[in-house]
Amino acid sequence: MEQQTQQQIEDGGNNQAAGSSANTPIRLTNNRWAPTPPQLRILKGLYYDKGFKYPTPEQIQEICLHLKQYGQIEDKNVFFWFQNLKARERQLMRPIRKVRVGGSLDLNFGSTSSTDDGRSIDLNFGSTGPTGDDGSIDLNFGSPVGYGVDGSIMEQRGEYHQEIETLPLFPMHGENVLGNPKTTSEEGSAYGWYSGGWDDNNGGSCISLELSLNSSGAADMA
Amino acid sequence: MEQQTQQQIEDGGNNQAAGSSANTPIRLTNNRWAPTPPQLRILKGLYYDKGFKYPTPEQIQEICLHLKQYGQIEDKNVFFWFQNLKARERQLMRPIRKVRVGGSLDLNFGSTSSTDDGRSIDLNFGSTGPTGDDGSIDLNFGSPVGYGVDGSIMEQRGEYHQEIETLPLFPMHGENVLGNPKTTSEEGSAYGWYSGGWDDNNGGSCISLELSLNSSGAADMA
DNA sequence: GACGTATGAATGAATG
DNA sequence: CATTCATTCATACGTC
Repeated sequence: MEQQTQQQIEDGGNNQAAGSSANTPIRLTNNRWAPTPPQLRILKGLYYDKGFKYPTPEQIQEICLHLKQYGQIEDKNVFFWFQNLKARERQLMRPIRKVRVGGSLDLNFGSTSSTDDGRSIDLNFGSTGPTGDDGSIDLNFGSPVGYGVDGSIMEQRGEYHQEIETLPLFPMHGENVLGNPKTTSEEGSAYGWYSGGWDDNNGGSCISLELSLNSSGAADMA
Repeated sequence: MEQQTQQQIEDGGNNQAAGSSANTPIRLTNNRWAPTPPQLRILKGLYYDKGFKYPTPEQIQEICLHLKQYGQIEDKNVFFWFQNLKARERQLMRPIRKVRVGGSLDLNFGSTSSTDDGRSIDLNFGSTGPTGDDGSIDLNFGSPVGYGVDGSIMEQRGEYHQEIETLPLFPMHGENVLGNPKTTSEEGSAYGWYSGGWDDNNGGSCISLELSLNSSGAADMA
């Protein structure tokens, strides 16, 4: 959809300390802190190398103080950084969920072989069965099994479950209007979220810092 | 972790698992995942038709699992897909950007103070500097090059004497982030600290000056 | 081929 | 500590 005119290609690294002298007008989009390479290195070092995952407020302050040498940074940045890293790391590795394939969603559709833009397509779901049970997602839309991308159409329709109440299409900025069963205290629970980590990389002292172009860079192009 | 120079390869190379009959290539460039028509249909169906916008990790897994029939896909893809769709839609109907600029913001750049914050502590990661710990956290790792505050790679490995000084980017919450005795209280209690401290909320100085963007004007005004 | 747009991916910032 | 929001980066692609 609409994406805000993104401003790219600023400089090789980043720019936040900024205000140096007569440049880096500090884009307003720069409200968000971003660790400078050195800062990142230090943080990672602490986290991975030292296993500093639970820094105390004092330590956070100290770290922050030290990190200030490399750019503007506040305590909260450090705090959040650790929080996020921890959270993501944990939530990243946690696919230990029993794949209850039996009786879950059922993807039974495959029409509209045309473009896929807009919802104006024949999204006439609920053809074969509005389902409306409880349990899992139900992707039961109308349309017969048209073509299988690869022929494997696995019509594994079994029982449809649904629990998604009639949640509004647009939850506005208010809040999650729906009381979605997120906190369904199920055994095992252990939510596994996704975020960072699929990429990331080594932790420790080996940071893949690339010192690409030095002066008039722009060595690559499309 | 900036994704600036780390666009990784999510799945490792393979992108289409099965689809290879009539229409697979959505974005065959094995870089980032791209939903195959069937996948997209299903996802959209869930999102628009069912209003399924807040899938739980489990549901994501299920969806992903089923979507695999139509092509390579990972949990994170589903996760991101939903996240993005939600975000974009929200962003769409939220141009309520009040451009209120009332307020004489005074960016007092060029403050001075210099060594005010830079305690010239040796954070030399891997630098030659032994960084004599003064009872602080040991941030000694190993790092090749050094970076300038602005991120520019400055091979000053060994020592970097900078006095970047906080240098506020804009009149944001200039409260108790500096040498304030905020944590004078107990520490290590709970992680509930940090709440409302950096919440800014300028009582009315919602500076959103979005005019100093590339307007060919000396943006520094130091 | 540059440019604009659409969208996947990443992560900082919050909130509960 | 779990989950979500918001913003931005990066890139594929269509278009001029």
